[in-house]
This record gives sequence, C-alpha cells and structure tokens, in this order.
Amino acid sequence: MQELPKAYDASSVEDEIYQRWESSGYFNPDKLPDRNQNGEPYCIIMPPPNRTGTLHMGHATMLAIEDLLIRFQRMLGKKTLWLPGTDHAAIATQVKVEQLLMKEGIQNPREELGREEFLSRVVAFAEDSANTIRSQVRKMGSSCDWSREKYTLDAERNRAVNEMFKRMYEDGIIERGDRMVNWDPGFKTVISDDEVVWREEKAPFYTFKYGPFEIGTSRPETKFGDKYVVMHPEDERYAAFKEGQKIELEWINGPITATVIKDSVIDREFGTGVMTITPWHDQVDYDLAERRGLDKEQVIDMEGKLLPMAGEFAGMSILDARKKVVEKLKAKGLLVQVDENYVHRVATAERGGTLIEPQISRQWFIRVNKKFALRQDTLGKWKKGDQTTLKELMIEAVASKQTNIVPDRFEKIYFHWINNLRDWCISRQIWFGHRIPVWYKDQEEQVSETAPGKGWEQDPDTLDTWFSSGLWTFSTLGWPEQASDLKNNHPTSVLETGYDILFFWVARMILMSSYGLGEVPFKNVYLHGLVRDEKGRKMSKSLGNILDPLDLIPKYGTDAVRLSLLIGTTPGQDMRLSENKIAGFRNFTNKLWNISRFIMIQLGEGGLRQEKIEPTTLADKWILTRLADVVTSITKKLDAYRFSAAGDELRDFTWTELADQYLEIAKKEKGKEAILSYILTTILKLWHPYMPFITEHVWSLLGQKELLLVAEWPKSKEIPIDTEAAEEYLRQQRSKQSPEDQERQKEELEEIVSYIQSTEQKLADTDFQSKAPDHVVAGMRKKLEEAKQKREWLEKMRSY
RNA sequence: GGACGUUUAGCUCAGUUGGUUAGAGCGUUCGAUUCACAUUCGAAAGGUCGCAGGUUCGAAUCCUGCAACGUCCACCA
Repeated sequence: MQELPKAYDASSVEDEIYQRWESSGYFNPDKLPDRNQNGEPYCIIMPPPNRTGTLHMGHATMLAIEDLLIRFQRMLGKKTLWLPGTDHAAIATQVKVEQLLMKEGIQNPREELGREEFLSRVVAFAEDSANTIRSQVRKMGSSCDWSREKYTLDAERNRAVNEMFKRMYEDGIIERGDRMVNWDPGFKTVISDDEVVWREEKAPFYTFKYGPFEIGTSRPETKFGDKYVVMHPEDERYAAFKEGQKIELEWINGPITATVIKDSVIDREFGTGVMTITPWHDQVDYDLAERRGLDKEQVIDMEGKLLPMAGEFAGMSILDARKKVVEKLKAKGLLVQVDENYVHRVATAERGGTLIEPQISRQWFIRVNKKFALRQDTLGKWKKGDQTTLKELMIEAVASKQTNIVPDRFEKIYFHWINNLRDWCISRQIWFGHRIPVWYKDQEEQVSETAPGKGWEQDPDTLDTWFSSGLWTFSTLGWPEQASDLKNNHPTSVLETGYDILFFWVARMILMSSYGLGEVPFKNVYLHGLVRDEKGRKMSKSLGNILDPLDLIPKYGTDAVRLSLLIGTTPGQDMRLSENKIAGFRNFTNKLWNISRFIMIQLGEGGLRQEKIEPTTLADKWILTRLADVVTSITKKLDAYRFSAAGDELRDFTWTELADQYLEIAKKEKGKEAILSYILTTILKLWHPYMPFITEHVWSLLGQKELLLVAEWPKSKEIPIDTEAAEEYLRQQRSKQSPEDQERQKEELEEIVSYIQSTEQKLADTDFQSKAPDHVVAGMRKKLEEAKQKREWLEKMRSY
C-alpha cells in the first residue's frame, strides 16, 4: 500500500484529475455510459462569460452551482449536457479595447485605425480573453462539454441572429424609426433603458421669468427652443390663459413667441405649476409633444455641444453653456432665484459612466406592444396565426409556470418590469457585434445576410449584444436548423445566473424563445446572489477588496472554494465571502481526506470490501440508519435546489457522526471493513457534486475502475436500516434528562390534554354544530388533530 | 413615489408547511493529544430570535403597525 500524505494537497492532483475526466469523454452526452444514454436529457446552457478579461467570484459561483447540478443529474443517470460558451459583449469589449488602445497612445482609436483595423484589434483581444476564460472554467472543475463550445459572435450564431431579425422584421415587430433614445455622447452610440444608471447629484435649480410666468429648470442650456408653456387645465392661478394663446416674451436670445398648452401631465404642486418643454431632449416632453402634435427641435448635437440655433452659445459644451446662459438671463433681469440644494438624478452610461443625453434618433426597435400573427403554436395557449404581443408572451411563460423562478419572489419583480417595459432599441453605433442585416439603395431597404445586388449599402450599425444573448438557449443547439441537439434538449432544464441580469438577459431569452420557437427557453431559473466582501461591500478594483478565484484555488484547493460558494448561501440573497470562510472549508476537505485515509488504513491490503454488509452492533445499525436518512434527505434537498442545506447536513453527518463518533468506535471494534467500505464509497458519491476533485482522487486510490464522475447516485433503500436499534443507541448515548425538563414536559402534556378534551366537547355540542360556520369547525378539527399528534409525541418522549 | 429583501450568539449565516431545551461555522475560555487528522479532539461561556400589538393550547415561524439598513423599478420641469 502506498504511503498517503497526512494533509490533502489539492494543487498536486487537480489538473491531472480534470485531464482524466475530459479525456474520458463523459462530459459529452453522446459518449456517456449506456445507463445515461437511456436516461432522460438534462441540459444547462452556461451563461457565456464576457470576453472582456478574466473570471471573477460571480462566475465561480455560477460554475460551482451548475457543475453541482450537472454532476448530480449525471450520477442519477440522466443524459446530461452542459454547454459552455463565451459572449462577445459588444459594447463592454469595445470600450475595454478602446481604453487599452488609448493607453498605448492612440487618442481616437476608431478614427485613427478605421473599421477593419480597429475590429481586428478587438477580435484579437476577445480571442485572448476566451483562452483565459476556458482555462479558468476548467480550473473550477466544470464538467461541461467542450466539444460543443459556442461563441455569441461566431458564424452559426450570426446565422441565427440574421434569421431571427428577418422573421421579426417580416412580422412587423422590428421597425426603424425616429424616436427618443438614450444617447451616450462619449462613445457616440445609443444604449438601452437597462444600460442607463441613475446617479444622485446636487445641482442648482433655477427659476426664471418667462413672460408672465415663472418657470423652473436645472437645465437652462436646453431652453433655447422652448416655445410652448404648459400648465394644468384646472389650475385656477392660470385660468386667464387660454389653450393655444400666443404670448410675446423676452428670452435668452431676444423676443420669442410662446404658445400656451393646457395639459394634465403637469403637477400643480411642483414649483410654480408651469413649465416649458424641450421635446428633443426629454422623454416626458417628447411624449407630450407627440401626443399633442407639437414641434420638436434639436438643441444639442450628438457630441454634447449646442447647435447653431443657440446663437452666440453655439458650439459650447453643455456645462459651459449652462453657466453662460444663467449669467445672461441674470443680466437681463430674468433670474428669479436659485436653489443650490436641489438634488436630482442624472442618467449615466453603465459602461464608461458618461452623462446620457436624451436625443431623437433614427434607430431599430423591437416593438413589445405591437400585435402580430404567431408563426407556430405557442406556449400551449396560442395557435399558429393567433394575434398577440411580445409582452403577452413574456408574461404567459412565467404566469403559466412553464418557467419557474427560484426564489419565487423574483416572479413578481419580473412581472413588474414587463409592465413597465418599453420598446427595445436594438441598434448600436459601435463596430464590434452582429452587423444589422439590412441593406439600403436609394429609398429601398431589404433584409439580407449579403448584398442583394449592386449599389446596395449595409446599415453601418450593429445589434445590441443582448439580441444575440437572447437566442443563446437555442442558437447554441443548432437553431434555425432542426438539429437533434435542439430537439433533445430544448426547453433546457435550468438557467442559472445572478439576479442582476434577470431583466437584461433572462427576460430577453424568454421573449426570443417564445416568439421564435413557441416554447420557453428553460423550465427553471435559479438566481444566485452577488458575492460581496466580508463587510458586505461590492467587490471592486477601486476598493481593492477583490477576491480572485485564481488566487484562492492554489492556496485552498478548488473544492474548498466551491464549498464556500455553495454552503451558507441562499438563492437570490447576496453572500459575504472572506478568506477565513474558505480556510474553514479547506479544513473540511482535509477532514474528508483523513477520514478516507483512516478507512483505507483499516482496510489494509484487502482494499475495498464488496461483500454484503451485515451490521452487528447497535452502533453499526445506528450509523447505517443515519446514512440512509442522509441519502434520502440530501437527494430531496438537491432536487429542490437547496444546496446549502444539503451541504450543511452532509458536513454535519460526515464530521460529527461519522468521524467523531463512529470512527472512534471502529478503532476499538474490528471487523468493520465491509461497513466502512460501504460508508466511504457512499459519502464520496454524495460529496462528489460539491467536491469533485478530492472525491475522485480518493475514489481512484480505492482502486475503482470506473470514474466517480459517472458512478451511480446512492439509493437509501439499498442500505439496511434498523430504526429501533438506532434509537436505542442514541438513548444509551444521551445523558439522563434533568428533573426540571421532565416537569416541564409533564405540564405541557397536561395542557394539551385539557385542550383536546374541551375542543372535543365543543365539537360534540349540537348547539355549537348548528351555529358555527363550516370553516370554523374545519379549522378546529385540524387543530385538534395537530394537538393529538403532539400529545402522542410527548407521551412517547416521557416513556423514554 | 412604488415594490422587494434583511434584521436570530462577538462575527458570517441556517432555521420550508407554527411543535421537544432556537442551531452551525468562525472567534473566545478551559482541557487533551506519540494511537487517521493541531487544517485535530473533548468541554464551556455566549441569544428578551429589530420593536409594539394580535391570532393560537403553543409563534423566530402566521397577521397588523413601526423602525433601521440594503436592493430594484419609476422618475416631475
């Protein structure tokens, strides 16, 4: 027998073990053993990490949970597919590369390099990131099928994107239009509502004289084009002014004519109850102008500078102009007052952080409220040809429970978001991404992958990265072809991701799948919380509190890192992680190592015993009964996504009951080789989804021919149990009850007995029967039953 | 403004259909240790389960109200 080290050294075995798994082919569903080939399919599509750099703790959490699910289901005998991939992450990656190029001294990367050269730099960076990510995903022990790896921007995904675009265009739910959008003047692209981050900011709030009115604003620099003055129709202060009335007044650059508009969007309580509107640069104003057919005029250009219509202020940046405009109005005696303590919220870009300027711009939109005819039977509710909207599809998928969200409170949040959802702007003025498959010639436009003929120009814009992400569950399985992978695995079993991208991504996959395929993309959604530092702060570079999985793995082992992300956490709830916690789980992996080592030493040359186990002593019967309980309970909890509870229970059993108690007995009493063999192999199987490396390592030291990776999950009914013997064992172990406790239990029993008597009397009373409503009687009966159960329990306890 | 979450031992958190004396890990204190493991073992201290009411024989758990912290959504010139 070989010499076994006293401490488990994860780093010396993990890479070799991963190699063995990968070369076994078992990550690939088509190469699994026969048992799994006949099992039902179980599929998880990995949320593709962005090709923007390296993996962080959030990714590690995702990989740990998904690998646990896949390994558990594989051992149960399912035909498991975990499909990995990466995301081009359009804007995020382009921003990152632009920053890198600027550091290299290229001031305006896009202008200086040109589209082709710039894109080749981005592609090189993305490829580099992908390689890093692949090796990191392996480091975490992920048992995903590398032969099926996909990329959101590869050729087949591009075909899927173009096909989906084409269908939506033909159905009239993709449409081009001039609408109000969120414009990022820094990166010169539009971004979606969900990519806008609102920041609280203190800014002066000015009140100006505007003819006979006073108006308030925090953005005087936009007021050049304001020629409508709006008030509430029932505001008596302004009853003298009539709808459509023209008023001559002195304004920034001289006299103008303002038109009175009466509209109930006005909040009479706010400020003076009067406002002017800037429809080109404000959503609310835009909506009002659209509704009332008012003129719109652009004031600020796409780079954040004032246009010629601002007169002497033309060409100034917004912030410069603000000061100057206020000075001028003040000089004209039109400034009434300034509130320096006004706090409002400004829109900034999620990537890059520049101030967002609302602009009217010609863009492509997905219309979520427009009726269209379905191309196939959908979600079991609609028939082919029925009219519906994308919003209705998104609601039905979750409301009908075809997609089930864990934890379920997020369903409410999901519905709320959909109710507020507006059309989705899908075009971006960036270069890295799927090019919009639309071609123009003179006044014509045509959707096509390639040029329809001579003289056609392709739309220069690309698609929002979430458009291709939305297709991820089925584009990866071969759609739009009728691929067998698609047929076997869609809808997928589980989508596991952080709750922070519920809207960005989860909702959009539901949209795309129910529209394009008529079915949900996944049956279950499991949302994990965000990983925070030990003080509960978000991990960030600027705070310097980042825990990097790649630093922790060599130090504590992958298994310990995985445990720290799986145990002590609940779905949808943020978790605090500290190195201390990981060290604690490293200690546990070592404990499991030494349990294995002890048993292997006990087994000696004879190795693992295969003979039927025959418990003889009370302790044997107790530990086997407990083992059977644990198998049942762990299986149930894993099925219910209760990873933390299952892991906790298993750790408790392994450490306290098995190691501290039973192994101590086994030291004194010999002849337990068969039982020890059985217990060890069983707990290795139970732990495998949590700690794949150490369990596989011990498994092979035990001389097992086949990998633990594909071993059969334990069944409790195969374990001999003897509940009475187990209770007897515990009774002997337990110290005598104290007299006070006995007294307390006696009192409690008496109380319950008297309650049962009085309730039974009451229920038997005919007068009561005739008067009491049914539900009251039913409630009383239910409670009576519970009380009787409790009585039995107490009586049983007393008899001990 | 709307919604949601959290509040349990010094710290991090479990506690799923209301039910024995509210648990675990870490930390603290005391003790042990050539016998699988000091990345260990045994023991102890430590909790009015945020606050106030209510339902119940019985509430950390259900209901109502309040408070603190956090998150998301909407966004008013």
